[in-house]
This record gives sequence, C-alpha cells and structure tokens, in this order.
Amino acid sequence: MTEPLTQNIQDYLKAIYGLTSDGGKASTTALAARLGIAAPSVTGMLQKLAALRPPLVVYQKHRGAHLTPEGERAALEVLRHHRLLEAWLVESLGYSWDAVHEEACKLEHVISEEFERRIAAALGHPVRDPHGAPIPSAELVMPPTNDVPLGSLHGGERAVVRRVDCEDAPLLQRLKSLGLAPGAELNVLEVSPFDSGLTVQVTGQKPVVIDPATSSHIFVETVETMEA
Amino acid sequence: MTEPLTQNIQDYLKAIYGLTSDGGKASTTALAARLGIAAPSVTGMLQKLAALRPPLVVYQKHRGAHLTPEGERAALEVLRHHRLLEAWLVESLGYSWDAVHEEACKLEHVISEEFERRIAAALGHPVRDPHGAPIPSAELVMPPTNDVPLGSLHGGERAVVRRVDCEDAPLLQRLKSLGLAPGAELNVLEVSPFDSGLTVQVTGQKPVVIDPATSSHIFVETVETMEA
DNA sequence: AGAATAATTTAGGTTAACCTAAATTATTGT
DNA sequence: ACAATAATTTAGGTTAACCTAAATTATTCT
Ligand SMILES: [Mn+2]
Ligand SMILES: [Mn+2]
Ligand SMILES: [Mn+2]
Ligand SMILES: [Mn+2]
Repeated sequence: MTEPLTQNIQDYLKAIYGLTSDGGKASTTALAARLGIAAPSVTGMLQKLAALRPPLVVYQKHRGAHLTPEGERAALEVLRHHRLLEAWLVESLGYSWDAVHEEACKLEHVISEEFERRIAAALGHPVRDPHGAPIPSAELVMPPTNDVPLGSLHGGERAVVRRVDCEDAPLLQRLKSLGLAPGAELNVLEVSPFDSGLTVQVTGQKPVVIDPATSSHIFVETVETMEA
Repeated sequence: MTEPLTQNIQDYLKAIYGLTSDGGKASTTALAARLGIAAPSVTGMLQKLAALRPPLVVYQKHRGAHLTPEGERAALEVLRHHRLLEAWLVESLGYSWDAVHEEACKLEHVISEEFERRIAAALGHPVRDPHGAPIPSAELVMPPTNDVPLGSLHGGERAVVRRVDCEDAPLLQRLKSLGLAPGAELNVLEVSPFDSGLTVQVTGQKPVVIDPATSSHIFVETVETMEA
C-alpha cells in the first residue's frame, strides 16, 4: 500500500465512482454539484489525483475524469465500509434506514480493516446494504445484480423491489410507509403514456401512483408469473 | 452550542484534561510530548484556544494552561465517546482490551450523539470502560471513584483491581495474562523497602513481583479483611 | 460561420495545522 | 547574584483544501 488517502480524496473517488457507473466520465460540474464544492476546487483536485503516483484518475481538460484501477479499488474500499456500516447500524444498533447514511459517511473513513472484518462477520457477510445497494466483497469485487429501474416495467408486470437508491431521509420514510422497501413484491397496474407515472400495488397494500422522479430511485427484479 | 470543534482541538482538550487531573496546569512541553507535536505548535494552539469566544482554556505565558468550564465540558464529551466506544468494541464486537484504544481514538471524534445514546443504552449505561476508567455520564459528570495506586498499599493488605491506566498493547497483554485486570482480587505479600517493588498474589494465581513503573498504572480499592 | 451561452480553468487569496531555527525568558546551581 | 541550562515563544515557511472573480475554452443556436 501507498500512503493512506485523505478523507476528502476518498469522498472524491466515491463520487467519481458513482458518476461513472454508466461507463462515461464524471464532469467537473457534476462532481462539484454532488460534493457541494465550487467547480474550480474540483478542477484542482482532479489535476492532483491525476498527477499522483500511481494516478487515481484519468483526467482530460474539459472532458471529465474516470477512475484508474487503483482509484477504483480505493473507491470500492470506502463503499464497502459505507454499506457494511449502514447494514450494521440498522441490524445491530436499531437505526432506521433513513438515518444511517450520514453516520456511515463519517465513520467510513475512520474504521480499521479489523473493524470492517468484525462487522462483516457479525452480520454474516451481507451482500446488500439496508437500501439494497450491493456491498463490494472483501476482495473488492462489486457483486453483479439483475436490478432494473421500476420505470422500465410495463403494465401487468410483477416484480420484487431490490434497491432504493436514495439518501433523502423524508423520501425514504415515505417509501417505507408505502411498503416500498427491498423485498416487497409489487404489481404494475398501469403506466401513464403521458408522464410515465406508474400505478403500482405492493402486495397487501392499496394501489399508489408513483411519479417518475420517485420511481427513478427504485430498482426491481422482474418475477415470472407462474400461471400462464 | 457554538461551532463544532475540530478533531485536533478535541485532542488538545483531552490531553489538557488528562494533564490537569491533579489540579495543576498543563505545560507546553508536557502537551507537546503527549500529543507528539512540536512545542511551538502547541504554544500557537494554546493561544488560539484561549482567544476563542468563549475561551476553552486559561493560558498564561510560561505557566501552562488549564480548561475553562466550556473546555472541560468539551473534553468530557470526547472522553465519554472514547470510553463508551472502548466498552462497546469489547462487549459487542469482541475486541481484546489491548486493541481498542486506537480504534476508539479515531471514532470518538466522528460519532453522533445518537450513536452515543444507542451504544450507551445497548451496554446498560456502563460506568467504567474495559480498563476500568470512569465514563462521564450523559450529563458530562465524571463519576467519583475510590481508586488508589497499587503502589500505595502496604504488605498484608487486600485489594480489588479497579483500573489499569495504560494504552500500551504489549503491557496490557502481559497484565491480562497475570490476571491483573479490573475485578481481580489480590493480596500484597511484600513491599521492597529499596525499590518499592511489590510482591502480590492475585487470588488463584502464583505470586508475582511488580516493579514500580508497572504498578503505577494499576489502581485498586482496598478491601476490609473480614476476620479480625 | 459567428455570436451568445455555458462550462471550465487560471489567478490570487484564505484557513487550519503543522514545522524548524533563532530569539527570548525562566529556572537552577553555586 | 549571575551565568549556565532548560523551557518557551517568535518569526518565517509548508501543505491540504477550500473560495471568488476573471479569463478562457466549448457548445449551441440561428
Ligand atoms: Mn449511503
Ligand atoms: Mn476496508
Ligand atoms: Mn483509551
Ligand atoms: Mn456525545
């Protein structure tokens, strides 16, 4: 290992990882918005990360940045910490799922590898965090998933909620009250051709209408209907 | 509340608290040694802490510093975090008592008040950490103790170990293997008039000789002998 | 293509903590 | 009392991250 990365750098790498999951580049502006930092500061940091030896990002002026293998490893390390911590705050300390993000965001930079090992073992080496996000393995491999956006379903399809990709506490509370949490089964009753709004029925609940802004945070796995 | 204190300032306050427990002042040099920081840097920080509004320390050139009530409250807050965390790492994650200090030292600055409340409740609101150090209450009052240094006992006295004031992992391991941990009962067999070395017998163990450098870390509560 | 707009970078400056070397002030021993 | 020694402070400088305002470069629209 090289020198330990600062907390700030870890946050940058995590953000770049998140913004490049589609295979593209993370732009200066997108990073600035996500991190709440002024764009010029981001430029400076990207230049620095690209100049490190070994470099953590590949960066080209005006074209944004993406992670090098080293940068990705560092990002996955932090992400593993974050998601294990979230799982463990919920399972072991009784936090609600809308309250864990902030706490995990601070702890993730500070825990030791021993701490990581112990909570992973205590939880039985979970593969998903409380929001359904996949947890990178101890070897820093991100487990593959079959999750698709809820908004991609058609009327009549059945699915199981796998992931709610959201850090906003009020929205998480609302979704939980609607039963829209990982593991919930649902039926898509109707898709509005105008605004793509979805009418869905979670098993055992009343049907609800979900606007596209909300459904974009929800990922599901479709279920084969048993009867022909 | 005012602005949150930086991690560094919290460490300074904790160190000043530790160095002034005898009612005296913490000298620049002693702080520098304890924190591993150059003396000029400490001077600068003390000046800054004394200039804060409200001031966290009272500082006079060449005379060292001590905490103001605000400074003491901040120190006790961090100390409560530290000791609760140590207790909780041992009880809940199975850490050994010689491995918790480092981890707690990083986490203490980062956990929320909610985290503090939850681990305190999970542990049943403990009053001592795994080394026997008293844990400040949620209201930030340090519980009083009757602990006296092991070295202050005379031949023939009985006592119960209450506290091992030490962060050195190898020494902690050695003491544990000798049975010298909080709760252990012991008998002082002999005190050397030359070097103040103690021969003690922990109940159920073979007698051992403890040099003054070691015994200075051990605090006990004397036990009245039941038989006349 | 060329002007308007938007994104990005450069320039210059701030804050928190730290450092070393030199100057100053206390303390101590005779 | 006063020189030698030890402790402390001042002076000047570094690094990591940030910021705003101005300058530059891309992109988009007619
Ligand atoms: Mn999260
Ligand atoms: Mn790790
Ligand atoms: Mn400790
Ligand atoms: Mn607290």
